[in-house]
Amino acid sequence: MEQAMTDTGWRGSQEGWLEAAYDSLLESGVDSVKILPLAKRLNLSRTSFYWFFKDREELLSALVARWREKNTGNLVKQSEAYAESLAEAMLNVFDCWVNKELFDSQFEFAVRSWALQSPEIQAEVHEADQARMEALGRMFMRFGYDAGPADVRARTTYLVQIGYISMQSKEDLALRMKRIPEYIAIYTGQTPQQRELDRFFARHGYKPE
Amino acid sequence: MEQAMTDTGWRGSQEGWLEAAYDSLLESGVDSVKILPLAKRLNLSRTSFYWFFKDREELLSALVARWREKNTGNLVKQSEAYAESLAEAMLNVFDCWVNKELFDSQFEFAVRSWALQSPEIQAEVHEADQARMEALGRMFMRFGYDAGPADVRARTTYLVQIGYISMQSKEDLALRMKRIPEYIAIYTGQTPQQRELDRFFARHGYKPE
DNA sequence: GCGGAAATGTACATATGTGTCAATAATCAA
DNA sequence: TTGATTATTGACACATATGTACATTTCCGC
Repeated sequence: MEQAMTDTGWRGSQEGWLEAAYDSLLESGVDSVKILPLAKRLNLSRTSFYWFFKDREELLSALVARWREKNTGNLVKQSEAYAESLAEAMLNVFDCWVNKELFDSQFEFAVRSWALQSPEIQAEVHEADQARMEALGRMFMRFGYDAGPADVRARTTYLVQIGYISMQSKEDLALRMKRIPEYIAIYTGQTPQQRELDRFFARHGYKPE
Repeated sequence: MEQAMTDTGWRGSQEGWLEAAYDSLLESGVDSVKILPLAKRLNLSRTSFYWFFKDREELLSALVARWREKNTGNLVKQSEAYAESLAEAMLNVFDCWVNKELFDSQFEFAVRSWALQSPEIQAEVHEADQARMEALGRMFMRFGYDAGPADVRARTTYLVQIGYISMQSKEDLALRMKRIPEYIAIYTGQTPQQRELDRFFARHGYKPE
């Protein structure tokens, strides 16, 4: 088992380089994730990198693993969370769209862009899309939908979100919250209960007017 | 006015370099649009490039102009095309989604990815999004919608398509055609007339079973 | 065929990136 | 404190990219 062991007294660390790589990826895409610039950012010698990673490839793999675990991992988990109604289940999924701890949209966009120039990453993204849509499909089925309609609804739910991410639209929280009941209604065909919405708003620290 | 003047007897040309740049952009992203690799691809000396373009920057600008004119230009034009009903108007827009001559999805994705690492391109993309959604909004308004609802429907129409592009989903034509009446219904709230669909299918060389 | 414009090629100067190696420094545990 | 472990560094060897200067070839009209 790997230990967390932060603050070893050393300046660099796997985590440090990975974090710098993550920042660079989100700011300017994969091609900016170069060892020399990262070293400058960290105020470390470029070559010190090779103590923690075999080469650049290994760093990039670590980056993908991080993305997979965070975004796909949490989305699947949220789609499987306990809920008494479909609307409530959908609100659990929506937690991902408003909480950066659960789903990192910028990271998502950066990885999707990366896929353009790498067949391996393209395959990873495709797998993720499948896994996520299947998870959403199972959610609809848990609430009585047949496989066909469940699949269509899963696709719609997912597609619109990917569209938002791709547009990098920066609506403020209030506007997004206001639109949520509408989206829930479209996706699930059900109006969410007021108490379900209240619970949702509350856990995201939002007070509707 | 620029003349087309193809086949000058010379091996290289503005168009040739631009075309190679376009191919490379679509295959592997902006950072692959380098003069040296393009020269190899064209079997030309690298430096010959500088006869046609001042520098790499100028080549990239030409690429963006091409994207703007093709994708935004045609989408706006299609949204303004004559139609007797909203459903027919929407089908005119859908021409873009199924005809590569009108809207180049791969190009679109490549440019959106490029925006990640360039504020100038990000601004270009944002402008394009605005222009396109406004055009779609005007289309809904032409058929009686008020500004508010027209805007929401324009967004939905556009968002789903951007989502599709970002997923780089490769449904075959038959499947896409089959889903089209459903989408038209969702976006416009109207069922398209059979003759409108027939006209649409016909102009895309598709025969429904 | 000849001269000039259009296009191409060679050589050079420079910048930025990668990865290996051996030398060194900082830390921790016995 | 001392030695093993963990981390850092500069020098080296290479690869790939950009752009400029100047020489050379190719094409077309005359």
